[in-house]
Amino acid sequence: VTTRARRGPRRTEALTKASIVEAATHLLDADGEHALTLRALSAQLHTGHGAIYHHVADMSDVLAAATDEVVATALRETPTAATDGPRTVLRALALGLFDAIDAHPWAGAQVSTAPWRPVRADIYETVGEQLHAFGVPERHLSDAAGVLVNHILGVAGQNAANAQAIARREEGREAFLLGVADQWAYLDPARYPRLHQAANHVAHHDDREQLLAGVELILAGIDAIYCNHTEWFR
Amino acid sequence: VTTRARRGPRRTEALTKASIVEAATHLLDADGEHALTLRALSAQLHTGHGAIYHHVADMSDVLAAATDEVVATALRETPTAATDGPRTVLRALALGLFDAIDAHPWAGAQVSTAPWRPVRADIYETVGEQLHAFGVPERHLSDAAGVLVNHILGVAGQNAANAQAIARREEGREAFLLGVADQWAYLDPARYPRLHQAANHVAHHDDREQLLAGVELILAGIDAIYCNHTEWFR
DNA sequence: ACCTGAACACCGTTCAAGT
DNA sequence: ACCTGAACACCGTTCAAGT
Repeated sequence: VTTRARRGPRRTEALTKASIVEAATHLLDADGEHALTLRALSAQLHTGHGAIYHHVADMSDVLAAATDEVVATALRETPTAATDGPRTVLRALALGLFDAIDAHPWAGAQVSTAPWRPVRADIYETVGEQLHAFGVPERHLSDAAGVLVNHILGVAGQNAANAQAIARREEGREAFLLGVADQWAYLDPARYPRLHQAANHVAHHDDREQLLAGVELILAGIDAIYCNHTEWFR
Repeated sequence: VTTRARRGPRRTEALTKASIVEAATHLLDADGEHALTLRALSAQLHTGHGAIYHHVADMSDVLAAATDEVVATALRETPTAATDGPRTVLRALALGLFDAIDAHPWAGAQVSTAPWRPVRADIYETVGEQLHAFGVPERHLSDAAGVLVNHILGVAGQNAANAQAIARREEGREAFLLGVADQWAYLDPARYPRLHQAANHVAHHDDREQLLAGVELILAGIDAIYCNHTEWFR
């Protein structure tokens, strides 16, 4: 049909899973999780609907693969110089994962929702290696690593979910931008005495500070019950 | 039309948000998150599609309200006798939330994905109250509570997601039922030396044990850096 | 082997019309 | 005020037909 419009040049490279995941990541970054549809994807790739099914199992496969790449890239790019101590590396790792999920908020919900994905093993291996260097005995490695990984992904996912919620809703935007402390201050003091009081002390809430404070807390706990090599005992 | 089939008696009670949420919970429990559709919901309630919109904003509102109720019920039913110490109450609270999400796996992903929901304030208030009793100064309450809540919801969500994945896929079911330790054992030892080694020590993985071990670890960390009232210093 | 696009079986949401 | 159900604009997935 002569009226058929083709935007941009005809795709020359063959369709691959990598190119599909790349296009999906662009859609997700630009307009969020709801923007990743088969039709938007095939339009962006200048191909038919069914062609994509030659390279991926289904749409959830595409989303999972895109998430894997975000996490794997963050792990790869985190500096893990042997000269740094495990505490320094773990802090860098936490910030690296946080920033990656901050940049790709859709990956936050995904990585929490699919704990059986192989990329989780990469996270655990990296964290486990550092905790081994930190002095955690092998029989406690999985418990210690689990707490640390859940904390990092939890704070990162929370930050990402809040960012997405702010971007989504027009009304109520002000309430969101108030910050956690101010929101707590508006809670009924009779029902939420603790949060109401805590709001006084949290002048401004920073998710990255919360992330690092939690890492310190967890390392202190690991040290106390699994290592016992604090300065008092040296 | 005379051929119109009505299963069961005609609904006598008026449609309310509570009855909608109750029906939604039944659908979700019976067949998972994908089973909650507007059509299934209106069929179960013997009403038309549009009627539901008189009582809820949209379908995500229904899912969120159902999740709120699961969490709120778990909080309400957790025994918080003043005679028990905060450590005991926090363990009970962790197990209560874990069991609630275990019974309603669809709520696991939901509660992690929507951190701005008011029911989160109830969790934080309850945990914060116990941590105050534990001796955490107010300026550190939000950091300490955040780590604990992320841990509980993280382990609970992980357990629920695995259970859902097992229920979903027919093939590969064996691999899932192997347990975490055995799965780790199959990983390439060259790429995952730490996980491979750790698998030897985790004969059988129990998510509830992991949950409680993490609570102990976190309380030890809180004690070490925020309270400093361990037995060595009394 | 790889791709096309019509067809199928869904889905949430809206709204004029009823009671 | 509350409810109905047809209509609308989507969606993922399949598959006979093409190259």
